[in-house]
Amino acid sequence: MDAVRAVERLTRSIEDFNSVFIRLPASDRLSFSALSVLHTLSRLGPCRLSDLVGTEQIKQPALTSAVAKLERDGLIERRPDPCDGRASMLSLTADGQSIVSRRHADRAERLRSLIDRLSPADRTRLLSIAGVLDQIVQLASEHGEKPDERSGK
Amino acid sequence: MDAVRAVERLTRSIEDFNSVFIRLPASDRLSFSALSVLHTLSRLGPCRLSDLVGTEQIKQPALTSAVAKLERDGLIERRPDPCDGRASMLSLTADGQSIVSRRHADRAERLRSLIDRLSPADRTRLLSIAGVLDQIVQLASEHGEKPDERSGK
DNA sequence: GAAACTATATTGATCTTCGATCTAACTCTG
DNA sequence: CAGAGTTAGATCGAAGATCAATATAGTTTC
Repeated sequence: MDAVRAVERLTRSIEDFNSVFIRLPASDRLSFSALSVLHTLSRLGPCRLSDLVGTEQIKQPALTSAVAKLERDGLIERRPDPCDGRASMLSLTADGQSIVSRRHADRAERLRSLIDRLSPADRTRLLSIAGVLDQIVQLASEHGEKPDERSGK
Repeated sequence: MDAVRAVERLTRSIEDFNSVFIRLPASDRLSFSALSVLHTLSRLGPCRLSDLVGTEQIKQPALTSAVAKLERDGLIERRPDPCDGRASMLSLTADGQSIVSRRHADRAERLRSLIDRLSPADRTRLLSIAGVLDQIVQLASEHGEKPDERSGK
């Protein structure tokens, strides 16, 4: 089972890499959950609160208050959903988008400065892995990949 | 500036990948910060609270209470530091280690099931990237990479 | 051994989260 | 189209996490 070993090893490397890459947020006076909401809205585009319940790792009441705070802070906007009187469509404001973009740019810049110090061969290998990662994401969204049902209850 | 573009692209792919990979914890009734403390202790081995202040994204008082809770839960242990009467050495208990290991195993398993569906060539490319990631981590720890000083104040 | 420093604990205020419930709006069935 | 059931989201109260500021106790320096 050397294949298992290799995945093991990769998993560990990614875990360590993420300690560097994520550099757990803490910025902007926004909680981790709030940042995650902004990020999701940026990727998915406008969506409803209940869509976020599926993607975020917090429950609906917490999401309601997170969204309320983000709206007070002027980072997201809500407008009535024309198709469903109960729902609102949430979207990023320019300020909200700029926070997401800024964080993305910071990560890219840190990554760039590290990648610059790799050997040309390794640099090429790493940069060319993006497409494979995208495939993994694609596979994960196709396959079940439910929001982790096994947790107690 | 196509190099910048490539890093840009990789950064985005990693961000998306991490949404799949991390699957924000939520497990075991432990907060994200508490899990991070366990993970760090597992990687660094026994260390003092002030060492964790450097690696974790929370401030010392929050760390004190996180550590207190983890100790109450029997996941970490503290014994007096023989060299310094003010400090204690913190270390994982068997239970604490097993939570870290379990989470690692879960991630590896999910990753394995996704990697299995890649083409053999892509699978090989992805698995072989571990060493490059390790180098990045190494580079980051050499270079300054301070705990993100630019945040206000 | 007093002053300065360091490691951690405590305090009080604020924010986050959750479970349980509530309301309003939608959908269906007959 | 009425009433039953369902869904989207809000609210409430309690528990936990976080922070800034400060307190305490051990250490080092001169």
